Amino acid sequence: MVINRAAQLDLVFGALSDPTRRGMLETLSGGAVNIRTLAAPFKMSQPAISRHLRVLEEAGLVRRQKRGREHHISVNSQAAEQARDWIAHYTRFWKQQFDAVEEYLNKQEQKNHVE
Amino acid sequence: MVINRAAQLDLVFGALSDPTRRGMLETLSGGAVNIRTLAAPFKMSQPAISRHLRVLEEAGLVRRQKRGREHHISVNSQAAEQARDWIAHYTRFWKQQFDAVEEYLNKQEQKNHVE
DNA sequence: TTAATATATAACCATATGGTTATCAATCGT
DNA sequence: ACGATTGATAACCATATGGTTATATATTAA
Repeated sequence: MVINRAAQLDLVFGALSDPTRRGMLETLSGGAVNIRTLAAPFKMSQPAISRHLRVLEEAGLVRRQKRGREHHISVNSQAAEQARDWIAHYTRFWKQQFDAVEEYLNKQEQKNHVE
Repeated sequence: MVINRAAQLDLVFGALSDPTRRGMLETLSGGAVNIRTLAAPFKMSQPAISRHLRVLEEAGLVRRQKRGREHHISVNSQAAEQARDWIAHYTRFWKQQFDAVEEYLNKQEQKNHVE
């Protein structure tokens, strides 16, 4: 492993920020497929698909096995779990903060009504 | 609400793909702060900070209250939860697929040893 | 062996992103 | 009233991103 944890998160979140790539991952929920199957739902050139796939691969979200002339793509859940865990970790604190601010704002609201 | 769920996820994941912005969100775990406090850990110009903040805001990850000349920034946990839930939903399936592929590969490995 | 298929790469283009410096606007403290 | 402080905006630059078409490579099928 060359790149650090933060850089890995950059790649994973970056990969997830595109709807085509999220669509591909959704397709992969059903199991490993070849690339032309992955490409089917999108009206976009084959090279474009190829590059989206590379982004997913570089983020560690999928892996590829060449099987003859076809490439079988499968999902690597670990990279996604890392991203999920980053969010989940902070969500605990954020939710507290969020609720505190909500409460504060509600109080302000009430004050305004009284004034 | 104008933009759809997918576009919202684009923005949220995109916002999370930058280490400066993730750093800001980490700071916000401790509670609402003004912008210069958020900026402090980063050696980067004030306009750069201002724009990172706008990205977080447009993704719905933070909200802003002007309090005199200072802007108080607080986290909005809901946007992040949506992203976490998207990952979590698919992670269930991905993990299954991942484990299935692992098992398959291990079997192949054994076969190769026997041959 | 030759044509078709599956996929990658190269070259290009337009737009987005992330940074800078310079400047503006609003508010606060004296 | 005025200078300092907080923050946004404008203009600019370099690089990244997401798409295209054309072409190359490897494998399979006829």
